[in-house]
Amino acid sequence: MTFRLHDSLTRSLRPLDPVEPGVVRMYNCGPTVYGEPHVGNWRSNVCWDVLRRALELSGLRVRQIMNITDVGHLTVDDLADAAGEDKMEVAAKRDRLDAWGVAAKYTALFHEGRRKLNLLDAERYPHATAHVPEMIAHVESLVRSGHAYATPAGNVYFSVASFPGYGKLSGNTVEALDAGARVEVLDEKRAPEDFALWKRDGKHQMQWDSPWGRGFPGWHIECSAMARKYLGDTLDIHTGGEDNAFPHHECEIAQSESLTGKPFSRLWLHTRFLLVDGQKMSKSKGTLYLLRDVEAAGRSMRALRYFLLSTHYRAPLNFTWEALAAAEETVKSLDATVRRLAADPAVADDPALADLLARAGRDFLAALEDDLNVSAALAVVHSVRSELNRRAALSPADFALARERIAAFDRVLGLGLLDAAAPAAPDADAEIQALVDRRESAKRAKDWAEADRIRKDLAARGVRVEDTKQGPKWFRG
RNA sequence: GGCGGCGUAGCCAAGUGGUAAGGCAACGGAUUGCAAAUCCGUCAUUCCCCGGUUCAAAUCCGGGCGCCGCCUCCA
Repeated sequence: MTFRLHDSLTRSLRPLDPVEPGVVRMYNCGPTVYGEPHVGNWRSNVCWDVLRRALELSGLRVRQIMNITDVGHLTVDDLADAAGEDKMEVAAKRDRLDAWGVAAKYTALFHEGRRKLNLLDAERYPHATAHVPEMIAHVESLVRSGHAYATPAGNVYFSVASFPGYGKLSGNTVEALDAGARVEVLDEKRAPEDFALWKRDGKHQMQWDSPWGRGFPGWHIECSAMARKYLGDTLDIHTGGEDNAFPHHECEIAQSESLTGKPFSRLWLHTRFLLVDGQKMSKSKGTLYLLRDVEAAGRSMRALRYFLLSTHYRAPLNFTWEALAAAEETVKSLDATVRRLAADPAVADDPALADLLARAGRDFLAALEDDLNVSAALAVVHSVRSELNRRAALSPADFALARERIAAFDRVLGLGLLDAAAPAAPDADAEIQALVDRRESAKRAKDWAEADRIRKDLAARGVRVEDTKQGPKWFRG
């Protein structure tokens, strides 16, 4: 079976048909590093991470590039006005960070969050500021071919009229935009819908020399230039949030296809926004949650990851603390199953189980290959969980098969199921083990009060003890 | 005003013409010194509302209501 994905451009389910067989070139529109990423940003990052992992499980090699937008959009004025707005910007001002320092700070925070949520490393994270020469070359070429024009003021605009396909992605054709009539009118532009490729602005902190004088690149051009540099003229998959479709991706298509004459990307994928309590996330309502808010609420990053990946990427996902708590319980129950998996040489092989595991592997992959139907894939995972729970112990061969199956699931889910669930070895912590042993003695003496007191003591140290037929097992968390 | 999407149990969420997956929570039973975990069972005659098409609709069509996104730098 081939991988099918919903393409925003054709608004239909399309088979993934890579330019180079077996290799998927995926470009993810990455973070703008002027603010700390919120759970909504992480939702789309997790979606694309799951996609990348699913493609790999499907046997494809993925060349994933994610840009870091660290140029533009921050003027001296913005920085000066930041007081009372965003705490991080206030901090930036206090620390006397300039635009470069702010970008460095939030880039680091982005990568830190990525590790917390167990997102795989992309092949590269190109920074826009490191690719200005490529952007200038791209713009120069567009000017030469008549797709762009420079104004006396030193700005360069893309001439939308020169690209008939404008609007094919978002539906915002020139006529539709005219009808909406909310386009900013600038006298120096030939047409109101023309967009900036290069801008001159004396107040901008980040500036570079160019054939049009000192200035900075327009927002859209970085993705066109960097995607082309690292992945070639035609991408297999280009992703972004639903808000990126217009103007960002629409403009990228115009710039890139005008230059190369080739389709910019074979598939366009967009994630729906995450809502909070059924409403748009809002800073003023206090619903713009960051990873540390989730941590402060006592929720694990694994639960957050499970929650964020459990809903289809093209459906709105409603964040509630109740739903996150449910995700936490679900992850715990998966851990419990892995923890109680046991091999017993006295148990005979169970051919039915082997069949079931093999079928589950196929069904899991088939669900993901069907436009990343994670919900259906998770249903398969839970059916395996339930089958394993029903069996007390497995033959060594079945035990190995079960672990293998779970490992394969986890290659996509990224929850660290096999690691997180492992009970601590008896000698992992002598002090804890001594307490566990003392509790056992108390239990044998039927001194339940003492046994419970020790359990409470252990709980205070973040250790849980479970009594099982194989004796007490303890673990953290 | 223009363009697009969504509305399934207490909560999260699959299913897009053939008679409602899965998870969480809840409830009853088993097991347990107590827990935890686990097992068995229960939990939507019905898919926002009203019409229509069809042998058959959560799924298609029309109309409402509600929510969400984009319309030049927000994932």
